[in-house]
Amino acid sequence: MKNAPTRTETEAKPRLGRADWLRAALICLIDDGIEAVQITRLATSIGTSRGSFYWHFKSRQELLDGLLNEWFAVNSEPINRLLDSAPSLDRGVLSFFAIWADPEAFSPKLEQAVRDWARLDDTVLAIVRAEDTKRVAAIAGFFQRFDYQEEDATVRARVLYYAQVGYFAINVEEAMEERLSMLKPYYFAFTGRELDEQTALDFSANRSSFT
Amino acid sequence: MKNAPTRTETEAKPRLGRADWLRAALICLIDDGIEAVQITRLATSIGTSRGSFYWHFKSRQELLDGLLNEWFAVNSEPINRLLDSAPSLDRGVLSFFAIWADPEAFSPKLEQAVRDWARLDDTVLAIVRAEDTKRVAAIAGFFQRFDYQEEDATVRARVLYYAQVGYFAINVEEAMEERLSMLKPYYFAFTGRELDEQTALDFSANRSSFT
DNA sequence: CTTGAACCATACAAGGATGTATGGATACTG
DNA sequence: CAGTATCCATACATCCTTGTATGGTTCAAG
Repeated sequence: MKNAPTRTETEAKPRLGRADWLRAALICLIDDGIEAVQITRLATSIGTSRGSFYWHFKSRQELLDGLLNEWFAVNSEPINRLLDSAPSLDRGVLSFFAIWADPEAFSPKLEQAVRDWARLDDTVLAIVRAEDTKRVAAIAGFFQRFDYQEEDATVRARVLYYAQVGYFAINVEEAMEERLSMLKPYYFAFTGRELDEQTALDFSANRSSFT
Repeated sequence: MKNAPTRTETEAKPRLGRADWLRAALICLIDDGIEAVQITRLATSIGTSRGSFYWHFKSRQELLDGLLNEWFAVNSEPINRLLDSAPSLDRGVLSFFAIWADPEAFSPKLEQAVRDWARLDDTVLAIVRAEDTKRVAAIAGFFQRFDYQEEDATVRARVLYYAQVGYFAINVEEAMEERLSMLKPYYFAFTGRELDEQTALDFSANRSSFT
């Protein structure tokens, strides 16, 4: 249990740890892709030198491995948990919508950056693919719990998930208002069922309560 | 009108032109992303030296501009043309399915590679975005021609297009058989209408006639 | 205060990238 | 055959990257 660093009143530089490098690398990955995650760049971005890096990390590859773990921890957990506990179809689908739009619970940009990365690195690709199929299976199971036939559930799960991934891939900066205004048609397109008016209003008003 | 190169019987090296470099660059872009499009690599891949490159191109950037044009010519044309001339809803949607799966008419991998590229280059991003909105608008117009309300048409256009982009982004090597076997549920999920059994059979049997 | 571990800065080596300079090879043309 | 434009190969300058070596600085404990 290390207590807070007792550093002098004059603002001395706080010492860095792996976490600081990982955070900087994450930002860099999100902004400019995996190729831009370079030690030199990270060092200047957090105001230190490359010598520090090679004390905390064995190599650049070790940092990259850490990045992938970070993604897995941040983005993999919430999705799977969500659908299992959904009490109704609309709650489940709406919470699904909500989580993708909630920067706290999920990072679409990170998701996309990792997906781009996967196209250049086969081990990353394998991990991302496994995660994708896991998610689609979870969504399909969710649909089946609400009286969709197996084949229908599979198809709707794919359409829902792939459409969401497509949003990110296309990189639309779509205004939240516009998307909310079309909530009911979206819901109908994805589920084939009508969304209750009252539920739609509840969702628009207080999205965070759905996650 | 230049006739075929009159080259000696001993296999002399054929001289290269911009097209050869562009072709090699396209393959490289598709396989390993824009960062991998390097003059040295291309030179060895087509069996020549970097000196040749700098005769045909002013700089690497000029090659990259050429690549973007290539994409625009190959992938932009067919999609827009397609939907305008669709005689019925099912023909339009099915031809939409078909073209994405037809390596002759369209290159999903190139599409995806350019999209990845766009995340790193703002000018490319602007062009791809413009193309995306154009395509979505075309699809929405298509739906409206077949009695979908404007809002409904917009939503369905987005879902259809984004789901397709998601397929590519996710990079599934989905077997064609499997996708065809679920044709009717897919059609229903995307359109909200049932696909005629006979049409489904026709499509499965002879996909290319739909493009 | 001294000691040792933790941490950081700097200099260096090696490799790979773009782009330029320049001479040589090849093919058309009169 | 001679001459010229086209095309290619090689060598070089410059820059930027990772990774290592090494010495200095900070902190905590005895």
